[in-house]
Amino acid sequence: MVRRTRFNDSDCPVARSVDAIGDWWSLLIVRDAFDGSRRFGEFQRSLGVAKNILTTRLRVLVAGGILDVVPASDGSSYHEYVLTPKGKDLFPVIVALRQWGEGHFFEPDEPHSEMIDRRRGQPLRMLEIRSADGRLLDPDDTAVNKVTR
Amino acid sequence: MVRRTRFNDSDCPVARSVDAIGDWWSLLIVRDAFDGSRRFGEFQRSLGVAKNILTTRLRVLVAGGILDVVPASDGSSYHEYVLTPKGKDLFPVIVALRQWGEGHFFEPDEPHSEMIDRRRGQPLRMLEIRSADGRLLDPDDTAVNKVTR
DNA sequence: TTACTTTGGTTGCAACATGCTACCAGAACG
DNA sequence: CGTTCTGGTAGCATGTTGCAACCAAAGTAA
Repeated sequence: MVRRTRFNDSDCPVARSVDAIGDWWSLLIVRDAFDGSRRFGEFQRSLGVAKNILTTRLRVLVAGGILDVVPASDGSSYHEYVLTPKGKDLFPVIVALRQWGEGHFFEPDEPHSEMIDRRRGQPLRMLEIRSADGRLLDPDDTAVNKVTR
Repeated sequence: MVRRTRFNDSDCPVARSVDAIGDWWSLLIVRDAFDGSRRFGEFQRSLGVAKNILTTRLRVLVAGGILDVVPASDGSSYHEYVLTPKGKDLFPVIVALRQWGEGHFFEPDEPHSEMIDRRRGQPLRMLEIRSADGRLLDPDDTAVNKVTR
């Protein structure tokens, strides 16, 4: 099971996020959900994960409000796992990980799956970090306000 | 140690990214590095992680080209861990996780650390996913081209 | 309606990773 | 110099993962 958030870190949103999805499989399950997987077996075949592990991960994601269990869309009496709004809000996280991976783990000519804009069939624009008034920022232009207790 | 990438997933950039940083501590170490932590002891106190765990995580991150070991900036003979360019490219991932956490794990009035724009002291703009030609996209506007082998 | 397959699990066990505590060497510090 | 600080190792208990075997309910074809 995923670890509990540590006390001295609980006021950092990154820590709470990592607590919810910070293990190997959870993020890949969410990625697959964005790619259209809905059924237990789809996730299992796509990921190659052991079934007991998948069972517990799906349960954690459902308990965490990231996936929802709904009746199967094909009319059978099985059920399916779909992203909740909270789960869909992970989209920028997945895109960020995808772009980082594309940039650093593949040779320029190496084939890899890629995310495209449906309308034009083009790859997405790189993510940009901007200030409230629209300036492009890099890490050095930012700071973290630590909460004092 | 972090798990090896599975064969049936190795062509997905998300999988390779998760393989590199997809465990509890690695991402929090990177976050701390963005926040200015450089020394072993700083990371340890900030995270509350056992020293042997921190040792192996730092080694994995250095081996993965995300952190670099450099001589200490204070002239002592100790050394420090700093983000490489590859590590700095994780900035959007951290920001995405931070924004997701802020939006879903805190009450509106609950205090938490926040990332601000140094120049104006304002929180950052929310990340936006855009097509190559600049249209705002949501998950349903995108698709993933799977590589066929 | 009966036999077979698919789906979505559960269970038990072995191996591995994690975390705690104690210890330790070299550098800094007074 | 003697003490403290820093950055680790080592050993051991516990927790988590992964594999393989098993299983029941639902679907399917005759």
